[in-house]
Amino acid sequence: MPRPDRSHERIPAILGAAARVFARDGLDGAKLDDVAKEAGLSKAAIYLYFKNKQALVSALLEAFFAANLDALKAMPEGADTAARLNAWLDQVGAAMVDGAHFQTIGFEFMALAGRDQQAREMMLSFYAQYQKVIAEMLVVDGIGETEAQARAEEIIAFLEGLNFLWMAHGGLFDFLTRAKSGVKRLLA
Amino acid sequence: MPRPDRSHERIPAILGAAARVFARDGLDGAKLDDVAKEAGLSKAAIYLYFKNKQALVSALLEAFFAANLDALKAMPEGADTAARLNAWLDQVGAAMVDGAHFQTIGFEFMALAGRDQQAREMMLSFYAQYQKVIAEMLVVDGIGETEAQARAEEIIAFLEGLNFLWMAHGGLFDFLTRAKSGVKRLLA
Amino acid sequence: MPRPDRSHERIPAILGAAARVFARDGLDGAKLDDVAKEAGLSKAAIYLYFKNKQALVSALLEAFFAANLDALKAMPEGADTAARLNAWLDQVGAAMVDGAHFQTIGFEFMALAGRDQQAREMMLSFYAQYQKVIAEMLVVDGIGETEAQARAEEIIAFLEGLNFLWMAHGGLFDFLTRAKSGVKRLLA
Amino acid sequence: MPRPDRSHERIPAILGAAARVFARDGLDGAKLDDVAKEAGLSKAAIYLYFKNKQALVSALLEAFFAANLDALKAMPEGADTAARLNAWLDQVGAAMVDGAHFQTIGFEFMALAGRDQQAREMMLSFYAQYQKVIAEMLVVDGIGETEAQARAEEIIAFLEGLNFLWMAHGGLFDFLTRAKSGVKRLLA
DNA sequence: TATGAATGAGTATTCATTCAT
DNA sequence: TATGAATGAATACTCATTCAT
Repeated sequence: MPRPDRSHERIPAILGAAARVFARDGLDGAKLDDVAKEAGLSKAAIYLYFKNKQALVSALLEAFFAANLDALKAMPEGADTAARLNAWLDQVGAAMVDGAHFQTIGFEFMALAGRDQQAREMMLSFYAQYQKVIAEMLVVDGIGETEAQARAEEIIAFLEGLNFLWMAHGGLFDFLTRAKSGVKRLLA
Repeated sequence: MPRPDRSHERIPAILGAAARVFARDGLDGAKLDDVAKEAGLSKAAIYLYFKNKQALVSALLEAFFAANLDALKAMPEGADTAARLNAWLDQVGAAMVDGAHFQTIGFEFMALAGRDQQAREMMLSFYAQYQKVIAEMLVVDGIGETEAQARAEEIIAFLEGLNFLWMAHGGLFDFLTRAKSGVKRLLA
Repeated sequence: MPRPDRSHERIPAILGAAARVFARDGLDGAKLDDVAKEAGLSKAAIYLYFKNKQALVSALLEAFFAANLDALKAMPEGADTAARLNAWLDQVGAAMVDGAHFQTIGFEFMALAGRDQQAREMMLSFYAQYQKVIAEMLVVDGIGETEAQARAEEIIAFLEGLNFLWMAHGGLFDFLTRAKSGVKRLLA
Repeated sequence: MPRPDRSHERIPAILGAAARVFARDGLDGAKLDDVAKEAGLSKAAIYLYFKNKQALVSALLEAFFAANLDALKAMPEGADTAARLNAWLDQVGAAMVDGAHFQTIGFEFMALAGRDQQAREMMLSFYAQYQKVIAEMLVVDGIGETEAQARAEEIIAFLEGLNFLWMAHGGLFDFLTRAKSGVKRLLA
């Protein structure tokens, strides 16, 4: 019985399993035993790759925010902000429908940010990058720097809040339509 | 010799204590021992007023959302939606600055909604009421029913998201200014 | 079903149970679960009276050394050192035969002293007191201060070592005879 | 193509590493991982030379006691007991000062003897040999067999106890002077 | 109504030991 | 001979909940 797995395959596997379990049971409620089972490993094996539960949460938070940010950064230039954000939303929205339950973990992180300094700082640095990317788009569109920052922040706030409502509604309304509509207004 | 019923004093005291402790330590992290200490009671005494920890959380969630909703409903009629929302925001914003840490508990509830059916339904009924109240204002302003619903939802989403960003930033930006600015755009 | 026990009865009960279990399984090998069972309590109850396992060990070490030292201090004055030490040994030796297994815990403490600073200091302060008491007896007998200190230390060393050999031999030789004989020579 | 047998190099290396780690962390507290690291090997490699942790401990115990006993046996004949023991103590004492922390492991073994039948027997056979060697010296000096046995045992007890006190005091008093002084009295 | 004392059930973390290579 | 990866079994410590008073 050969051992096909390599170390660099374990970490994503564990993160994926952790995302599912954390989303279902909450950051505190989730048991490492369940994460291990979901990953097809023993609990002890997780400790080979992550110092402790907190480290696993941090790594997941990092991966979670990086994903959407990377997608945003990857949007091709050349169109105006509205068009570019719409294209991004199409992509993000499609992922949401597929991994709807996946979104709920974002709210675990928001709650965590409320009580954990380190998590808060990690998240803020991501939001700062979102804001920067969007503001730069707006500046290209001819909007002043200060105004661009403000609008970018409003857009982010709106999308975060909408994300929550969508999750709370169990995905029952059309996230994309509402998101694009709101963004359009906030850009007007 | 019946003793005086102190429920009407004890329950708010416990809820207040719970809000502080839950905000600081999280819904899961908070210990009933700490809540009791904060309330100046013994841990066992809490069980005289609440069936268990979950019941305490539910009661707190209820009280938390009812507060802002009541304030919104209490806004005097006669002005247009923008003016009425601004007045409401003035009130809500003032409360936020006083009890900033208090807001963080809202995110605990959002996370809870992600994994707990009952909590989710409770929150949704509140959001539905918010939406209803705001949509009605918009209808009075002459906006069509469907459009009013959509705009109301966008406003709520925006304010929730902004609330989070504000909390994450440690209250470092001007919530009121940004909130009013965004709402204005979403109403345009 | 009334609750007859008072807090001040629990601590000695736990210490007694701990002594038995620690003696049998070693300081590290002993499980708090077993200590609890031996004391007729739940494991959690132990934590009501002792902060953690280490605190329990410390309390036991303290009690262990204090017992023999108190007996030594309580020896009536008026006789010469040899007579007084003999009287003390009679008492200590009787206790050893009764609670032979009890002595083994002393060696757990000696080993602990080898790796734990705090335990080492605690034990040293006891040995210093033993030495002081014995040296004072010798000074009364007319021996010079410095010489008295040296002899006292030798006597303590001898008794500790003999105690170990006796324990290792499973109590098969006559501790008292050998102890008195050695002490007599060291006093000559 | 057989590879060279490195057992004769590896085993002492592992025992040396184990002695250092066990002395520092205790028999139970020591991790095989640390022993391996100290020996510059992988943890699994230790299992090539020792069946399990217990076997490693036993081998170490054996080596530990054999060392001093061999030194005692190697003492040249021709002088009286006091002179021969003094010469031996000079040698042992010098080794103690060099590897002071090394002694602490002896107390780990003493504690182990209190709870482990096999370890107890192993140690007793060593003490029996010590006693035999010393008693034989005394018989040569003209002391009766029974008396020689008793004196030998007292000397061993004294030296063991002094060893402990010296270790507990952090090597702060002059072991050699005190040891010789005590032995002299016990031989008188 | 109030509480100090008690506990059952639970969980993160550790580590000796194994094994495929 | 050597090891990196994996795990089963163990255990200290926690806490919501109960109950006799």
